[in-house]
Amino acid sequence: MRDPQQTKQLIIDKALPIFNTKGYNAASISDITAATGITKGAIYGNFKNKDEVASASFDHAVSIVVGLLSKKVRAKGSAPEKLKAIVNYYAEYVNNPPIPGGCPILNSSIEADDNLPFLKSKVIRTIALMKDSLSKIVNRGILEGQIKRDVDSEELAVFFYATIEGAISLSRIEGDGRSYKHVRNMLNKLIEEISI
Amino acid sequence: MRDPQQTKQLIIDKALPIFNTKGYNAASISDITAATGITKGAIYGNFKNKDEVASASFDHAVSIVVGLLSKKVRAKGSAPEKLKAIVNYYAEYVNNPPIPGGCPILNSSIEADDNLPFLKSKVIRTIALMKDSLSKIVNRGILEGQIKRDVDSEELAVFFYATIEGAISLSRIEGDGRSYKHVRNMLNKLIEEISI
DNA sequence: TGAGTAATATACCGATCGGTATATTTGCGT
DNA sequence: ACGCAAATATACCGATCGGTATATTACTCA
Repeated sequence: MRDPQQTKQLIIDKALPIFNTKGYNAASISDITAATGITKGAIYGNFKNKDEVASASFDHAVSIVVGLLSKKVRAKGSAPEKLKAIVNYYAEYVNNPPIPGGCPILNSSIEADDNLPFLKSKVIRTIALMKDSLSKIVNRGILEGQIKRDVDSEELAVFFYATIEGAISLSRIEGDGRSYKHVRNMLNKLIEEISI
Repeated sequence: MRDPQQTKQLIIDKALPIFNTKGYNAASISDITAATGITKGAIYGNFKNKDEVASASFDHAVSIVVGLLSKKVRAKGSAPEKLKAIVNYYAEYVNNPPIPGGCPILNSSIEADDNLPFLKSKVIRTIALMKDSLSKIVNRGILEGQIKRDVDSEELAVFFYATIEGAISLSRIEGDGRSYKHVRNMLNKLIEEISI
């Protein structure tokens, strides 16, 4: 296995769950060598430093989350159904997260906030992307007559995203899905209310 | 200043913002000695280990947050007004948090989740307390005829808390209060809807 | 098939970590 | 005023951190 591209991907794949569970600071290069079976030399031969590994891991995390999410969204036809699909998608984050450790965007957001500028900028861009996607779904729903015209799409998008992220963090620390279920019920009711 | 109780409090006071901004792992004992002007000997003379310092700091954080919050809540007479006071209280977390670094409950929740069991249990208890307080406000509002009878108080409490925490994290990473304002608008509308 | 190079492994660096053993200081009780 | 004990300061410990210099391995191409 001497293909550097393959090595790089192996490092990213194995590093991602480590970063996402332990956090950037607590995750060490040694953790990654242990998980990959690859030595420090190989890591620093393929990445400039720890930041670059974390950066690439975060990018990979986003691609996984967005990929799964957009698949669920595309499978639905109307805006209300798409919104419900998003709410349901995140329900799996509690017991069966696509990446061990919970939502990488939320986790990185908290840790990067005051300390990791290189990650912070990435998180901000990602959140903007998520909000924008939500906003577009709502806007299209309005245009297509599925969602009431007086709904503020940006406001609703932010509200949705904030609520879901908050619910994930609650359910994760509590160790069961009850909190998320409550929130899901409420969001589904909200979706019904704004639907035509 | 040879009073150990005073020393202990000094350590807690100075350690709290450090833990809350840098996180448990990144915050070092040296950070605390630097902030307090006190040596390692004094710290380990008053606390068993780093965990104990973090634990005491978290307790202090909770007492600060709960103290300020309950003051705002008690100042209002009706349940809807109390709920709005809570939403408004957290608006200050963005630009002017009572403890530097944002909401200590959310921060600790994310970091403790997979790695810090001693903190995790404390976070869980604190969240339960917050949800219970919210739930009680709603229940009393129902009994006193201020809130509609068909409202599920627990569901609403969880929803409120999740949404607010999510909104804080969004606004903090984004560095401005717009997201929180959007969420506040939505929550205020929700409060109006469930009010009689 | 052997030389050259790219990729990986090994060995090491200074710095810092949490924690402790010991020295020093401070204040209280007599 | 002095001695004793509690509180704080100092000096040090092994472990581990991120990172690097160098050795070794594996593959390519002549």
